[in-house]
Amino acid sequence: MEPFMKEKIMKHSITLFESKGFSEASIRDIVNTLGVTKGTFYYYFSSKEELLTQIQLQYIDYMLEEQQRIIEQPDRTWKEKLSGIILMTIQAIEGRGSSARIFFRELLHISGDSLAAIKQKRDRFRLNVQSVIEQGIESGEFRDDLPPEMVAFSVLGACNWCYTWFKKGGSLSDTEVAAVYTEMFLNGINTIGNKC
Amino acid sequence: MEPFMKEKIMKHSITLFESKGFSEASIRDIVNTLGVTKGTFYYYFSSKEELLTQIQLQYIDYMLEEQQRIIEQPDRTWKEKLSGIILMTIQAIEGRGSSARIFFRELLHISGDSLAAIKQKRDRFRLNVQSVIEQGIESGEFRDDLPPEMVAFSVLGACNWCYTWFKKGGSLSDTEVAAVYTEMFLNGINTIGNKC
Amino acid sequence: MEPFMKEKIMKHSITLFESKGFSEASIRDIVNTLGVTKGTFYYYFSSKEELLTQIQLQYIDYMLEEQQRIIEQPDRTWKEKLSGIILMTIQAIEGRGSSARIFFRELLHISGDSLAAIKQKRDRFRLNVQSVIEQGIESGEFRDDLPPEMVAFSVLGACNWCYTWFKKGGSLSDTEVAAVYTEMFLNGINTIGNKC
Amino acid sequence: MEPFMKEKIMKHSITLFESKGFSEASIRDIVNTLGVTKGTFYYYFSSKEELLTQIQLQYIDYMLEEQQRIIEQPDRTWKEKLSGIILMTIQAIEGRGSSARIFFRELLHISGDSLAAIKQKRDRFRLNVQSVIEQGIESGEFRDDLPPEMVAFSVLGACNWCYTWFKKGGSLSDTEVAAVYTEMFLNGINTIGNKC
DNA sequence: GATGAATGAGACTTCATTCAT
DNA sequence: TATGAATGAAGTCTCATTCAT
Repeated sequence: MEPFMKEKIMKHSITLFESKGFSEASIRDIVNTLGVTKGTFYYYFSSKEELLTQIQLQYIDYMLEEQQRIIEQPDRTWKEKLSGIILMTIQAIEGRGSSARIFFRELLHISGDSLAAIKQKRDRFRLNVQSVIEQGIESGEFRDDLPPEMVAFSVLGACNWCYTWFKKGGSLSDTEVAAVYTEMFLNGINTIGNKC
Repeated sequence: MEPFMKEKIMKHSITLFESKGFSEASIRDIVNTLGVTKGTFYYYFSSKEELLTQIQLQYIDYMLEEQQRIIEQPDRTWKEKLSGIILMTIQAIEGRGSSARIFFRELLHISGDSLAAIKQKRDRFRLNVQSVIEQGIESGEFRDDLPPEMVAFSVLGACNWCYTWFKKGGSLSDTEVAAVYTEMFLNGINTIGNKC
Repeated sequence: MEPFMKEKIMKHSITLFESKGFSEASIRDIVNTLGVTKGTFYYYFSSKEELLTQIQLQYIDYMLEEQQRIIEQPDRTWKEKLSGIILMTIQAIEGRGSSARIFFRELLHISGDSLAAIKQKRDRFRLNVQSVIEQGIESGEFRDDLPPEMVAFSVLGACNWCYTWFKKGGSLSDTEVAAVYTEMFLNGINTIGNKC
Repeated sequence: MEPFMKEKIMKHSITLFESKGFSEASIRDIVNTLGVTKGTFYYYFSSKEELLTQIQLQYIDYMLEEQQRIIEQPDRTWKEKLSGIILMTIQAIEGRGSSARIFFRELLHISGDSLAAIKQKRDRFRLNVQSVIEQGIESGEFRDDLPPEMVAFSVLGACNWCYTWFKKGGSLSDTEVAAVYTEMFLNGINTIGNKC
């Protein structure tokens, strides 16, 4: 009957999981919101965990795709690519905040093969950043005295942390935040005189 | 008979909440581990939420105290104070990792006045960092073209994020990570030539 | 499978609530008797209080219907109508004793809107009696020197009190009790000589 | 320390049992109100049921004493004695309403010998009324065509029922209510013309 | 595609009570 | 006299899930 029931369920679940948390949001909550019955839910998803898995996969797959697009851009410096990833990450938090929050918070409730798959993709996203750093070092754009792994962790940490405070429609736009973050990571907060 | 039953309950709960998550760890889990009964639990805590509240308060109160100690140190530059806070934050994740993880993950399960109180303390911690940045700018140690609020968010984000990956006894010590993070935030990852 | 599960639950609950009291009868007691699970109970009733509410509503609705039927009878004197209500009340205690006892004893455990609704119906039942008295006074059948409100309370009190002692199958039938009560209320217990 | 602790516990329990019901009022409620601990409670009462028993005994013993005083009055007609008992019953509901309500509502929670003892006293109170009726019949004051048992039940029913609606400080005083009830039971509600 | 009825395990919590001190 | 710590049973209720239709 409803052609996009599955999408509707996912969409409403994302809202619910964000506001109440995965464990506290019940299947009943989900289906009540939609005016359908639990049977309908189980027609589309084999379990609550599977729903969460799909939400997480949808998010990380999107992130990986966007990241790939940026990295593959020809004629861009590594600096520009890093900057592009920072912007994209914060834009995702602005545009898909609910999914992002679920992604960062609710990994604990996934188990087995799904967990392994998601962890692998998360790692891939991070290692891609690390790879950009490494290639930037090789090309001479970035300092070679900072461990790339650490740099990647710190850049991603700062960006991802935005999910805890960034509010769409607040006083700062995603672009502005990304610009400040990029400048800070590239040149530091020291006054110029202090550096050379 | 047992003089420190309350402390024992808190300690074991922290372990359990970290590994299973707050919602999935049951009162039964907690008391079984300790060999006492549920009644004992409710003698010391009026609810599961209250236990979580106390865990969070214990953590943030510790963090605020440590932070205060650092900020109040005389004869230190703002740079040193910022660096001290970065180190302290990562050390807390190393030494009190379970509490830290609960602190960052399980805010959603606290409500009402407790929530307000904890949020206020979280904010205070962040605003203290921001204040260090601002005073460093005034003293000329830090650049004045980056918004202090943003800098504080980004530094704290990077440090806090360590809770997701930092493993005690891993290949990197807390001191090493803190040193790299500090260097990166102060001077950026650009090669020197790019800056001057 | 079972087509009348809800009715079965209500029926057995009435028996249990009567014998053990509402608070002492547990959901477990109810479902064990029926050989179903607690889940089944909560599929039909959202709470124990709601079950009690429905039991009370079923009783008072029945009473109001019967009362209405009596009051609406044409060609009956007010005396006959009052007598009819007395008989009906005692018959209800004989025929639906368990419900009646629950109705009189367990109002305390209902709250909120349900309580208001039930109280309103209880009042309506009493005010209907009062109205019969008032109309009997106007028609000259009843004395006009006794406050109708008080008469209604006293008649209903005497009848309702039967729930504390009347036993079906005892030495006195409901009809006999009703006849005595009616005679007493109409003519008093004074010897005739005393009156005129 | 506190010389009248036991009395204080009883007094507060009566208030609590009236408003929340016996089952719903917990020992904790009782001792919290008084600022003492559960241990104190169990120093004075061996169980919650024993407390209820004592409350009920206190009430029925008082009622029996008052009744005895009335019955033993010399130079009074049976009519006057019946009228005295009616007044006394309603006065007890006015002056000791909480105890009365507990007395009528919470018999179910007493068991064993205490239950037997209380039931016997309740019966004695009723049989004393019945005896007044019987002696009034013998003396020619009351009609001999109404079964005394039934008359006693009905008079007591009407009076006791006042516990469900009589409010101290309402529009009617206990004396007024008693006067109306007495008149009604003695002479009925029929108009005079209807009787002779 | 979707429903309604039922399950059964387990959740948090409260309670009357005990007992050493 | 009174307390504080602990018990253990039981309470109400929610939940993810199943399955015949």
